[in-house]
Amino acid sequence: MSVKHALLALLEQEPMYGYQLRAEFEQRTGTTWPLNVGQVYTTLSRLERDGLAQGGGEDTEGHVIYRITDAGRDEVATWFTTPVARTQPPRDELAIKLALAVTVPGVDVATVIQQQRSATMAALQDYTRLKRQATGTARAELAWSLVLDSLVFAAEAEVRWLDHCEARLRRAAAELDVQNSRLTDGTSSVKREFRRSTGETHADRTRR
Amino acid sequence: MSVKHALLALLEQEPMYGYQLRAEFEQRTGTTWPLNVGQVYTTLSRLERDGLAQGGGEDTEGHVIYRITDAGRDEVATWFTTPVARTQPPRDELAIKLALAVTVPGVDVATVIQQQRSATMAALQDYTRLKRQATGTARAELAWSLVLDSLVFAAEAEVRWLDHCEARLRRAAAELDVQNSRLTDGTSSVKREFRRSTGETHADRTRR
DNA sequence: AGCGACCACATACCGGGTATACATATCCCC
DNA sequence: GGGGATATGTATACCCGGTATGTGGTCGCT
Repeated sequence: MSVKHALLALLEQEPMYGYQLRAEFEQRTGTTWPLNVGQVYTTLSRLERDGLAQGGGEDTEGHVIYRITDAGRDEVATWFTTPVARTQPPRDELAIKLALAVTVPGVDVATVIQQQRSATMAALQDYTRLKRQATGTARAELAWSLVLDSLVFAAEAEVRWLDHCEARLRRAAAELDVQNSRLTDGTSSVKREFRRSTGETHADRTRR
Repeated sequence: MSVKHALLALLEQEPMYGYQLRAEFEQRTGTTWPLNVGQVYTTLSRLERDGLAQGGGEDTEGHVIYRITDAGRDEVATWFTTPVARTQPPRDELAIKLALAVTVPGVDVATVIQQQRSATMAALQDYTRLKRQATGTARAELAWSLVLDSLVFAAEAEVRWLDHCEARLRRAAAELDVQNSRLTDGTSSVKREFRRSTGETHADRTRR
C-alpha cells in the first residue's frame, strides 16, 4: 500500500504523468527502492478506478496527466495522520529463518547467525559509504539521508538481535539438550500437547 | 519467498499434509505472522511443480501427504547457508512515508513523527506483555521468544530513528527555510538539476 | 541512413496473500 | 437423537504488488 499512497502524495503536490511520478519517487528515496514503471501505471489505473485520482488530460507535450481528486486528498491526509500499524508486521524473512533453524533438528544455527551477521555488517559498510555522498541540504537530499539512516538503524538492530540470539542459545543449550531427548521420541505427542495448551481454535485464527 | 522455504524446511523434518504445515509454522513463530491455509496449498502446488516436493500419497487418515525431494533438500540447505540479501531491502512503509512527508510541502512532519512514536511504543508494550507469557523451555517456545525479541529490537530501533529524524529536522530547519524559497519558485529546475547530477540513466535502472 | 540511448505508455505474467466454497467430523445441548 | 455451532481439511477464485516485455517515438552520433 505504500506505493499507492506515495504516488497520491506526489499528485497532491502537482498533477503529473506516469514516468515523472517514478522519477520523483526515486529522487526522494535515493533509489533505495527502485520503482518499476509498470507498477506506476497499474497503480494509477487502480487509483482512477477507486476515484482517488483522475487521468486523461494531456499537457503541452502530449503526456497523460493524472490529477488527484478530493477523495484522494482525504486519503493522503488520513495516511499521514494514521501511524503505520504494528499489529500485523510484515513477515521478516530472517526471523522466520532463525525460528525454523532453531526448531528443525540438524541445522547449524551458530553458522547461520554468524554468516548473517557478516552480511548485515557488510551492508552497513555500504550504507555508511553512501552516506558520505548524501551531504546536500536540499529537501530531497535530506529525505534520502533519512531513509539511509533508517536502513542503518534497522541493520544495527539486526546485528544486536543476532548477538542476543547467540547468547540466549548458548545459555539455553544445557536445558535444550534435556528437552531434546523428550522431543525426539514422540513428535506427535508434542503436537497434541501444543494444540491442547493453546486455547485458541482454528476459527479464532481465521476470523481475525 | 520465506513461506516457501519455511514449508520446505518443515517437510525436511517429516512428511506432512497441508493443514499440519500451517499448524507447525504458526507454533514456531507464535502466530506472529498468521499463515492463511490457502497459501499453504498454492505454495505446495508450486513446490511440486518445481520438483522440490512431491505430494499424493495418503496417510492412514486419508490426508494428502507431501514429502520433500532431493532437490528440495538442496534448496533448504542453500537457504540456511545463504544470508538474506540486504542489497534490495523490502520497502519500508514508514521510511517512505517520512521521505514523502519531508519533501511534500504542507505536511506537519513533527506530528507524523510523534504519532508514529506513540504507536510504536504501544506495540512495544504489547510485546513485553507477550514476553511474560513465553517462558517455556521447549524448542518452539524458544523460537517464538526469539521472534518476539526481533520485533522488540526492530521497534526500539524505529523509535530511535524517529528521535534521530526529529533532531535532524530541527537542526536543518534554518537551512531548509532558505532552501525553501529557492524550491518553490522553480520545481522544474530542481528536477532538471537532479537528472543532470545523477549520471545514471533510465536503462541503467531498469537493467538491474 | 542506421544504430543505440532514452522517454513514455501499456500489458502479460507470476508470486504472495486473503476470502471463500465445500465436505466431514465432533461436540454440546435442548 | 436431531440440529446448530465448532473444528478439521482441501481447493479455488480473486486482488494486489512486482517484474519483464512489447511498442512507438525522439534525439544524437557516425
